[in-house]
Amino acid sequence: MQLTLTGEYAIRAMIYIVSVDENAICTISEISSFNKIPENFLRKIIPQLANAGLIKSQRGSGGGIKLGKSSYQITPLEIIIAVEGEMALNKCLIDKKFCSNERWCTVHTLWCDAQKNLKLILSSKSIAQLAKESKERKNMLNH
Amino acid sequence: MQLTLTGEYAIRAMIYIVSVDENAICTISEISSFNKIPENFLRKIIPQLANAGLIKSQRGSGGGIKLGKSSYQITPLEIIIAVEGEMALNKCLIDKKFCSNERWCTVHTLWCDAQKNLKLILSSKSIAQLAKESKERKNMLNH
DNA sequence: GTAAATATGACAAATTTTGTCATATTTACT
DNA sequence: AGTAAATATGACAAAATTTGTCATATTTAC
Repeated sequence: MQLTLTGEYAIRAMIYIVSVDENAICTISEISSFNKIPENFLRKIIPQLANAGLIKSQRGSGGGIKLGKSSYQITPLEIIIAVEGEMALNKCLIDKKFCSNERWCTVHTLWCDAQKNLKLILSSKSIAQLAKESKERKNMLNH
Repeated sequence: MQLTLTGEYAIRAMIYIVSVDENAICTISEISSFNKIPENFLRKIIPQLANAGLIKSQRGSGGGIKLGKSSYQITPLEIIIAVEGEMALNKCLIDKKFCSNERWCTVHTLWCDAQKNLKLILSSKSIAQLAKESKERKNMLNH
């Protein structure tokens, strides 16, 4: 019951893109070296973020990556779902065939509640907010 | 980000024990066959529940397993932690060395909130309540 | 002493996660 | 047209985790 490295990398990458400059184009090499993400691995993750519309990629010379929509409209939850697929704390939340009882397993509604809440929290802040808070924290430490 | 089969089996086993008879002794074979859990696998899980004090096991002829404390004092969260270890939605919640920034990674507090909430919900009902609700649902279906 | 139960540790299979690499494609520029 | 610079994609491989099996040990009642 844990975020994968894939998800972790995706979030780091997205926050990096926001932090550098909302509208700038950056390259995958740049993102991976700055954030210590294995480049070839990141190259598998980036297209998934693009498919979800979170970033836009541009091939060719001078190409690279930029945000696909406003950083105020992107949440950690979206990023996680984009690279890990729809969240399911318990298998039976995806497909009832995994449920042990006839209509629901005993803890089904509990998992439902838990998941709904988790999604709520993970979408309660935009990456714009998160990047801003992070920058403020760093400034505090330097003083 | 999902409950493992180990956790799923542990919860099923615990609820079975409660459902049958709060004070009865039952055997691992009985639990596994009734709940369709691979017996040898369940035999690895049971001692973990015993170590956590959720059940008490008795070796020897006539031995078996019974609850370690009142079913009203046992929550799904405890069961999960007993067999899967302390919950950590993100690695950096266990050890700061996994945190990407100096003091916190950007999403650290968000993960903290999310985890606190998840634990709250998964410990909001006792397995006594869950077993009771399950029984009621089954009765409804039979009428 | 024997039968019936759990405990434990070594092993193995299956699955998922993490990573690599070669090749293809697109684009700007000269 | 050709070249350099960028992403895209699919096949493969390594590593880690999960899931499962089995043989052996231990405990207990009778």
